[in-house]
Amino acid sequence: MTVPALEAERRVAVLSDALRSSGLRLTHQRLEVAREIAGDDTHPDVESIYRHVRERVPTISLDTVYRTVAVLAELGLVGRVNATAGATRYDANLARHHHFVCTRCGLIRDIYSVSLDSVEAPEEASALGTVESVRVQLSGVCKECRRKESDRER
Amino acid sequence: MTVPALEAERRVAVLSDALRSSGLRLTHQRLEVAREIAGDDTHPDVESIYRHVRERVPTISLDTVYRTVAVLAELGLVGRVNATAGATRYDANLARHHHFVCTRCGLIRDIYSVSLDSVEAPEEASALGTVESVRVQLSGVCKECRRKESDRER
DNA sequence: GTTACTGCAAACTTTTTGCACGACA
DNA sequence: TGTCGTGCAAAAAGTTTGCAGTAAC
Repeated sequence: MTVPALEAERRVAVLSDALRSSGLRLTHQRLEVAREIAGDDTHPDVESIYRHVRERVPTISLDTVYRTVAVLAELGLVGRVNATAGATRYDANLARHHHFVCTRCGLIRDIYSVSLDSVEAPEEASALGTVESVRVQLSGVCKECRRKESDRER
Repeated sequence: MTVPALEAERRVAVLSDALRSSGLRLTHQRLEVAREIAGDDTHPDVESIYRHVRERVPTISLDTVYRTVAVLAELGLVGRVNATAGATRYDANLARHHHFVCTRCGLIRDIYSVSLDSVEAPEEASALGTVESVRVQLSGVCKECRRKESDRER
């Protein structure tokens, strides 16, 4: 699945500018990794980015791709699809509910909300397949992490 | 973080009944893993479940915990928090959007929807921390997987 | 010319698998 | 008693890190 060329170029420009203005070097490898992520809307993993970029830059290594996506994610230029990093986490709560996820420490808390429960799948989604569950994920920074951060600033 | 005892017991009963009625054996290990997940609302990973269960069943092995959560997830008795299994996936689309995720093949497609964009964080979430993003995750089975499934049934 | 970045290799973490023994139904 | 599940060990998959050479600024 590919992103329209114009939109992909726009995204690459955003990524390049951001790297430069952060004082980071705009290397051949970083540019090609950025180009790959920007032009692929299947939400690829590192392995897939690596395979595609290698067709254009045969000497690139897998760990450079890992480091590059880490840099881009750090700058907020690309998102990670999963709620949290690390190991898979499990949930025995089968009642309808939603999640608050702290992007710093990985805390997940269940949210019960009548208004969130009433969210319905739009046409666009039903066109892709059968929607079996609708879950709202609220991401942010929990109070504990916020407190630790302001402590550190002093 | 612990689940109220009564609710935890209810969940254990549901899990035990489901195992039995699926013709699976209700072993000591499975019961204790079920008990642990049911009583813990922090959405633990396998390592954490293992550590806690081992206090009660010192001989249990880590791979039994892996196999048990896989069985419970297969039966739909516990949920996996992450959108998809396997490697971390990246997204260069910084515009506000939502996701349709196929639980069979891991397909992720972006969903643009004005009505989903208007979903707001409830009080309950703001009480836990600063909410920075609200994303709706629609899970289900994509058309392709549905088709493959009905082919197989014939 | 510096310094940050890359590629290589090795380590580490998370998860899966094959096999023989033991326990549930 | 037969079969499914467990524990052990080893391997596979995914990710991170130290180091020496290379390229960006």
